[in-house]
Amino acid sequence: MTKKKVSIDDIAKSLGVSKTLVSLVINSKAEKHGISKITQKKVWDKVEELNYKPNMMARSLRLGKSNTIGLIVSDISNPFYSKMARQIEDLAQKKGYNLIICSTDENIEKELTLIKMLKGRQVDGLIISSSQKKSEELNALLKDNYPSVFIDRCIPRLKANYVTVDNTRGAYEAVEHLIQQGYDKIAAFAISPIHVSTINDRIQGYLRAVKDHEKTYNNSLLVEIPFNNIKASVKKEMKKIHDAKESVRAIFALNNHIAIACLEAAQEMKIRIPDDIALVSFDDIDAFRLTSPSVTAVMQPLDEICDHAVKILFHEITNKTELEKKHIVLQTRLVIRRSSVL
Amino acid sequence: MTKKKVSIDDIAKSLGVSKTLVSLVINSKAEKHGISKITQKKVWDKVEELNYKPNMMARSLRLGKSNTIGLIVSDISNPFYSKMARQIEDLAQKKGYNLIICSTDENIEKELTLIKMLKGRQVDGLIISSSQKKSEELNALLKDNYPSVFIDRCIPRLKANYVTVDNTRGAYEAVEHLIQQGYDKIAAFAISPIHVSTINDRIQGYLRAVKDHEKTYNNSLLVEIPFNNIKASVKKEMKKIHDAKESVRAIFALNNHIAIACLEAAQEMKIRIPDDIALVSFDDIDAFRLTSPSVTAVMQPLDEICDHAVKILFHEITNKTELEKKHIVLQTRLVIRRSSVL
DNA sequence: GTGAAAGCGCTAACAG
DNA sequence: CTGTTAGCGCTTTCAC
Repeated sequence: MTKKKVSIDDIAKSLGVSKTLVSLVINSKAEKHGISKITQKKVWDKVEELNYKPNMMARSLRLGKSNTIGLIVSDISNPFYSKMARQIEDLAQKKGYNLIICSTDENIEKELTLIKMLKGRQVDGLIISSSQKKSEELNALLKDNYPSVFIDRCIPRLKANYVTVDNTRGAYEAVEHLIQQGYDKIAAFAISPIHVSTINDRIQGYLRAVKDHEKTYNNSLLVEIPFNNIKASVKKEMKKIHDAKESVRAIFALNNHIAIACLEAAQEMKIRIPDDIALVSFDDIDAFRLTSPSVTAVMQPLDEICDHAVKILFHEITNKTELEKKHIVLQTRLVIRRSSVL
Repeated sequence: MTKKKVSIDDIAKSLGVSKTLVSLVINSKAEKHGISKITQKKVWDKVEELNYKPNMMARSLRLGKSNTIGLIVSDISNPFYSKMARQIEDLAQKKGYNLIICSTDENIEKELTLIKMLKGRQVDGLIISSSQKKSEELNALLKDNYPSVFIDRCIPRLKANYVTVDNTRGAYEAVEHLIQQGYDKIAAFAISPIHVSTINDRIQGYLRAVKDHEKTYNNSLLVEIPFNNIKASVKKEMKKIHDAKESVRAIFALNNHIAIACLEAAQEMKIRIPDDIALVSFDDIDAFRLTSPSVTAVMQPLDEICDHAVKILFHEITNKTELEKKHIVLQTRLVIRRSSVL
């Protein structure tokens, strides 16, 4: 049978003192109020004896803060995000905060619903890797100056804190690397929804690199892979490239899922990487060191991203005044491995 | 400037009705109380207009349930657990629950602290992959019949719900597979803390398989890799095996981290897998399909584990009476890939 | 059909 | 040094 929970009142009653007193002791405000050591000890002993744990829900309601922050990403099982989650968890923990993690599956509506839900739950702040196309709803949801910081992706015209990487430049460097390896026609495999800023920026970087180095470009080189059918369509596209016996000999995968699909497709179709086709990916994940071949990838400074995001968020949480929105852009680093070097 | 939050009272006041009425409408209990359609509409319109969102914290306090469940694992960035987390998140979401995720780093004390913290936060239930050695503290913490289910690992003498896999048998099959491939001396790389039931059971499975098939065994074949120094010690151990030119030609890695370290070490030291040394791992992760070579691994039915765990947990949450503890043991499946087949 | 009032467990003025 | 009281925002019994 579930025992009734013990409350601060139980402690107070059984000690013949007031709730206030107990509350003060428990919250280490006893000294400040000059409560006698002996009374303090009595309280603590009783707390121990009855195994009392303050009800944080009640405390939160009273204090108007939940010591919880919400983390919204497209999919927490994506290693890129789970690594982030862990980092953020640790940083939050240090400040006495916990994390409610939610996955959106890139679903715009779901994301909006989740934000509302988390606000309803009174989370003190939000860290969001958003899939929104437009800023209207988000601006509306956050117009009450709700502490929040957007990571990874930017939303046009959204007035918010951002911590992102220079996706354009990261992509530029990746493509430039392929060019330096002697490749001319380079295909880019983008992932839908293509409106996502990271993807869009990477495409821009790709285009600019190709243009700057006066390499061949035509529309067929930029293919869009639907995110709910990655495997099959990557395979189809690779086959197309391979069969065409065209001069397309290198692929720039715009995220880790695509690169993995390329690897799998290549394996199935006996296409050799990098011998037949070279491969470079955005997003460095652990697995890329171990795959066959290991994959050249644009690494994002995960820890730094999280550090900044958490710092900004807590700053907003603590200083509830209207603060200037920050936009931090970090640099990526190209990690060269076997998939792009003959 | 942060706007004051709008409460149920604001709705009531501005409509000239009582909080009760508003509450009833909002919680879809209007029909039951025969509240006129027209009043209902007025309420909903006002809710819309003021953009009112009920304060879940207050509701939870009143109702004595938070609609939150706590998930405790050793490290949420481990793909094994992040996949689980995602699955559990989805199942919980369907029931209107959210997840607070916490990582313990296998730290016994931290785990205990986290459980207390989550109880203090009034989470309605707990799903735990525990690192405890003994059951005393856990039994004490859960003696109030707190809804909870333990996954992945068992704690001796802990009276609790469990959902686990048959680790002994999984390991047995993995080792038997190596034996069938013609290997005699098979090393097992266990990970500390070795008291964890999963690891212990896998060791038992390993030992039994070796014994049943009358293969060579001596203590040096069972090595313990400290979990905070996996990479270096795996490398050392592999070197030892390789240098010894002994007949040890196969390694059974007791979890995915170890297997990955083996792969990396092999790569660095130019040891060929499976040619020089064969490798089989427990825990199948996505990366194992793509590594070089692909890794033979014991797959756990993740989705099933989560389904059972969530179902049991919600059953306990709903029926607060003392229920018989359940222990579900699921079967693993050996996925044979290149790392163990010449 | 609707409202008044109590109370979930806690903290913080304010009093003495 | 300690206690009284009000109230965070909500649900629910009971009354009209």
